[in-house]
Amino acid sequence: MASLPSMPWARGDMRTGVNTLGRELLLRRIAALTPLSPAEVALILSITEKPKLHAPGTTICPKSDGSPHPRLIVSGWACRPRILADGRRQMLAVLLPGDVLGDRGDRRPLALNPAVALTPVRTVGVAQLFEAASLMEPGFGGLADAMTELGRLEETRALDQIVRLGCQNAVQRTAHCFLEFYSRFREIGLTHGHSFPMPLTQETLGDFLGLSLVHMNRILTQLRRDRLAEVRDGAVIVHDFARLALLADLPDPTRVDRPN
Amino acid sequence: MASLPSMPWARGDMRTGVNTLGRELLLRRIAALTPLSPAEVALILSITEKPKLHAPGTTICPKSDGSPHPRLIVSGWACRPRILADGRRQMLAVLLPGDVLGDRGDRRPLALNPAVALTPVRTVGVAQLFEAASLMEPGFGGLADAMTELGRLEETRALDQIVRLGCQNAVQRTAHCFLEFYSRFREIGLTHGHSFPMPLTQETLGDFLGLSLVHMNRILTQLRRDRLAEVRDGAVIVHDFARLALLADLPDPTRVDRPN
DNA sequence: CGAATGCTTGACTGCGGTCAAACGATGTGG
DNA sequence: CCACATCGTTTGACCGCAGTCAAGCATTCG
Repeated sequence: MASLPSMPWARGDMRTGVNTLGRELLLRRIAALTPLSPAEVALILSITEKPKLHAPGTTICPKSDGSPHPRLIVSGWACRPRILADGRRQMLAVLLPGDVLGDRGDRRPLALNPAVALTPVRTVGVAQLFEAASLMEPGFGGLADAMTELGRLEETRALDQIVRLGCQNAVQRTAHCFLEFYSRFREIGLTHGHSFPMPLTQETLGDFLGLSLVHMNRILTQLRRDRLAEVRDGAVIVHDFARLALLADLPDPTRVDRPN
Repeated sequence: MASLPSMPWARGDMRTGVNTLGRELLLRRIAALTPLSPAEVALILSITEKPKLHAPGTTICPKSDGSPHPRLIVSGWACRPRILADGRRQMLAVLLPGDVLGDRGDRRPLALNPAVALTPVRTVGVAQLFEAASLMEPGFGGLADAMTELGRLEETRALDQIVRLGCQNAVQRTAHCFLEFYSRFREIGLTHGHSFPMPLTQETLGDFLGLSLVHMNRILTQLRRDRLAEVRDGAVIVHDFARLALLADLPDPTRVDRPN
């Protein structure tokens, strides 16, 4: 395995997904969802706001009431936590660069849920994009589609989370989670070979996957031992996509009957 | 414990939530969400379509593509299943009378998920309501609000399901599930005292709560032994709401910090 | 009557939680 | 520079919740 010097990206960019050019990240994300008109591209590139920095543990996107305008995560990781009475925590979702937070005017429960920074997080306001999209002006249809599609994607991931937690064991959950993260980072061009950033502690990852810290560690150890994937220097290296996917094996959403 | 003769409702109406007056059920449900104008009430009462009957196991609301117009469940239970490769099943949601299925024009992933009848289910089309709501005509604002609110409620329940599956044990899940069902039936006036319909087999209930048939049975036995709740004659009788709620204890969604 | 369905119980096993200790890396102050 | 604290990871020991296998029972239905 290559050590740090040969993987310079594992230090800066990779560790927290820092990308100072938030506009380009957003452009890549949206363009992957839907074709954009020149006017839309220009609008996205016109965002010059200096990103706001959120410290780990702070709430990015506050309450259900007069919550702030939608914001784009430019760098860093966030989550939507639920805290139980006994202090345990279960995350509904993990938010990565390119994800959009805040009410989109439709007051979806998931979007209204507080988002909390897990690492240092940088965000920029993208209210302009929503305004342009909501005006239904010609030439901005792709943008409108993309904005609503971003919300749908988060909902889709929440549904996957239900299945993961409901009927997958620890190894399957972890495998599926890693593959999900990989493809999400791939969409925004932040993978490097078979690697993607992983700044979360094992305890935090366990809070997402519904596993205790100790068991999370055992699973990661096992995945490494079996040469499926490993966490190293703030990044996950996937050694065997095929076997990992075989393990994860989330069901076809359209399937309705059991195999006799 | 009263036996059957003293609980006649447990036989017909109760068992599957049958209510031949779907309009009134819908009216009650929507009116509980938002105030309605006389015009809206009239529109709802003008639905005279004969309910369509869906046999258990059949798909009510087909695929992501040209799916049918939105339909209201008038009676019976349905679910949104995910089938795993090994034949196991995890439900994303359980759908009860008063719930609306089908795409509402916004292509939400949850609403696009197939819905399958668990008992005999009766539904009526409610496309007219959505048309009236989408026209933004004055006097129909409450209806529009209510229709979108129904979708939000389903999303909220999906989020609760994540927490249930992620970090509650079998007893807690069951307790919380029963309380959820009770309050949902209460909204549509289908509770009777401390009781609500429960036509599901223990295996099916287990598929919702991520529990095996055998363990589901043990939990129900335990709840009955502890005089918290019991399933009897196709209905759940809640003996002790307070203790059940104490057990269930889902977290405050707005809470973000752990206790100290 | 037998077959099918759903509920119940026992025995066993194993996944995953809890407690505890130790280790390495990093950081801080004396 | 070292002592010490902190944080995250790692490992062992133990145990309990929940899954699996299996059998038995009640009810309904053909």
